[in-house]
Amino acid sequence: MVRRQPRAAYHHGDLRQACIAAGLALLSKQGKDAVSLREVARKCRVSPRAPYQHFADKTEFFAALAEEGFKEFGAALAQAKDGLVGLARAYLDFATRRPALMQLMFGDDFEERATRNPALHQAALATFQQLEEQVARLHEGAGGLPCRLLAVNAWALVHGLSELLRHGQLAHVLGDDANVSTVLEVAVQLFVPSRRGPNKLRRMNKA
Amino acid sequence: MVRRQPRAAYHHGDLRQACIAAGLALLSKQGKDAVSLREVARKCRVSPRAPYQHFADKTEFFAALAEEGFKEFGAALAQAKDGLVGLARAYLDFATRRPALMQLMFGDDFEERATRNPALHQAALATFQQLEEQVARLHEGAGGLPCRLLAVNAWALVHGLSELLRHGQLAHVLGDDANVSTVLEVAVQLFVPSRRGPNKLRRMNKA
DNA sequence: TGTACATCAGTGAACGCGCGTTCACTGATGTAC
DNA sequence: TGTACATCAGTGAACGCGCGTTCACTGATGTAC
Repeated sequence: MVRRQPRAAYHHGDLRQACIAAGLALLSKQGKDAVSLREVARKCRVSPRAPYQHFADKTEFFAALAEEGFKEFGAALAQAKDGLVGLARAYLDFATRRPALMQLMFGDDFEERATRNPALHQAALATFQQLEEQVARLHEGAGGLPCRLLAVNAWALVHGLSELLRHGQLAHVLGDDANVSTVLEVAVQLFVPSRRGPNKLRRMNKA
Repeated sequence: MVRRQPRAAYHHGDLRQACIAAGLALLSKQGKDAVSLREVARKCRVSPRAPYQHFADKTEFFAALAEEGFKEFGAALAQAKDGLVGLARAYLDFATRRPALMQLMFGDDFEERATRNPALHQAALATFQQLEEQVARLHEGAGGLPCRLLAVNAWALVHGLSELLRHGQLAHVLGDDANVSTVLEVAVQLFVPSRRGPNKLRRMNKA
């Protein structure tokens, strides 16, 4: 007889998900280098061999973590409101809350993983498209600079900001008054098609 | 009698520099994880114990690599011409040529290292100040947005660009026609205080 | 100038560690008849 | 309904590896007198 549903796991419950959860937790608490299949197995109270039932090797496990990361990231961005600022804020927020995960997602092996895993490819594109959409909205009927190029710049800006923030370089340069909100306000101004009209920040600057 | 000059090394010549050179080479060719003190010793044709004569431990060695990296980075930026575009180009160029070094310099342990090593602290500040200067020049007498905040944004933009470039995400999103020069031209436009006058890119866009 | 001594950059074997991965296996679950 | 069999998620010991680091040492260089 054909199985009606994905078979319930026999012993553990769902070791695959448990491994991923344990991996994400390790990543958050102790960083990428602390994530080993052995440690993951330990956290799941399972023998060192067990995870290999679900992941061919460590690379495949890391790919699974990255994929899960992109899912959560996508969800976080999708919930963002208030247009470009909101999106940027959500991006920075995620990067601040899950630095090591961000490193894994956008880090060294992205290219290799993305070419092998269509889900990752898609996730990265989706992230970008959300940004492009918001940038396009700002430029509705304004006929300014090419939208796609602007979106790339917006992405680079918010991504760079999150990296500099994550490693403490921003704080280093701005001193104690590093105020991300203010930086972001300026950033968004850059992408407004015309900066002619009066606005809060110019007034701030004159004062 | 007091020594007149730093004593010439006895056996090797200058093992400390040799280690640093070997470390940088390993970093370039095989990435951060391939850099071990043992491998460095091997490359220098020296026993595994030898590097410990010059570096207390691996952390100290990595700090030395990062410091050397910032020296070269600073020199590369200092040679840049053509204002903001040139500076950005030099930044991206360095990041493209020395990706793993960049990762070490701006990566995970920057904060810890910078608080312990004033040279690193200084180097990071100097990088930023060059950017701030160029941004200020663009805004000479224009009284636009606050200069320091603009410079932070410029830094984030170029840094983010270099990261996305380095990991292949830009190519991923832009497809084969990923043209960094074009992206940079747009980027610089963003920082020009008034975008009213006609310029090449707007014409490009209309065509 | 010669000799005893101090310094110090190096040697090479060894330690203990955690890792990725594999081997041969067990025991619970599901299936065919 | 019962029984023989197949499947498959797990066990736990073991393999070989490269690593950071330490130990006790050697031999070249420089210094004091």
